[in-house]
Amino acid sequence: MSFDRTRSAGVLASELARIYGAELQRRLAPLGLSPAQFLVLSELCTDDGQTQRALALRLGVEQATMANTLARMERDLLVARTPHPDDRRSQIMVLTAAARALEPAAVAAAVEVNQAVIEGLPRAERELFLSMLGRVVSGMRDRDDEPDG
Amino acid sequence: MSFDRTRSAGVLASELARIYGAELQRRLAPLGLSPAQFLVLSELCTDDGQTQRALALRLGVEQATMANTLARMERDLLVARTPHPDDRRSQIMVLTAAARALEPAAVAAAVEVNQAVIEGLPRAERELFLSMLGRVVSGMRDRDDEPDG
DNA sequence: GGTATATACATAGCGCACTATATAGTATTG
DNA sequence: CAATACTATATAGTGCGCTATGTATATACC
Repeated sequence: MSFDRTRSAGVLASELARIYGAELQRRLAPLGLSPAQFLVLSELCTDDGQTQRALALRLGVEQATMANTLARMERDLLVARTPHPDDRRSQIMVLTAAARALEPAAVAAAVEVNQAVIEGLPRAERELFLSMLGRVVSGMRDRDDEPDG
Repeated sequence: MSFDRTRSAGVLASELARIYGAELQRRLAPLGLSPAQFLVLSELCTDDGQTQRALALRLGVEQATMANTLARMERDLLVARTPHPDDRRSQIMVLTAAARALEPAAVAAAVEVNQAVIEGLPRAERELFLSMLGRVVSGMRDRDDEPDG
């Protein structure tokens, strides 16, 4: 039996993620932001001064991944590392003024791209689709906790 | 206004793609296959002897991406490059016997992981979800052709 | 207080996506 | 037929995900 890519939730999700990422990148590029950087920016905008570990937990990526993303953001002057007051292993990530100024435009771009995704469906189905995506992701996260598969 | 990751189709699709890929990788690893290699294997199993360009078109990735994936597959003795009969620029990718032998187990693994994804939803919604995902992906592909936005 | 364990971060190496560019061969065309 | 344009592949560089591992600091416990 052969594998039907067009009916594979995983393959379709991967393709959607790829197209979404490309389009978002295209829209964020003029601001000097990448998609992963945007998520960090957005998170720090509502909760500035988090540690690397906290950011990784919040955004659901590994610590090493966050370390690299933050290194690129520091390189691009989007974020500054300041020492943690009472833990010398740790650092606090603080947005630069320049970064903070980018947020409104970046959020607008991201909202537009997400809207474009959803517009592939009739209005009446959109909410249901988001709910289904959310449930499917939760289901897979849970499976990961009890690994008997 | 801030960005709500939990209601972003793009972010949710990215997370689903990530979890799906990780789980598939875990299941394919014992066979010595990666997720991208599996798709090439599966495609060549039904249509062996394609060029790099043809494979890239079929699987919807860039030529450079396919070049690298095929280089890894050649390194791992999954595929052999043979000269194209009437175009000396081109090569024909042919599965090794070892690779072909892996297909049934690999397809079984991929089907299981896709089933696991879908099982986050009640049976009655599963078909609708796949259809919606497909439509959303098509919609984004089309947008890409007529780039006015 | 000193060892053992935990935690925070950095780094190396890999997969796989992308763009941009180089190189070789084919096709077209003036 | 020579110059031009197109096509097939390769390579370099980047982003961003992962695992595995090293180093420094903190905490816990005997």
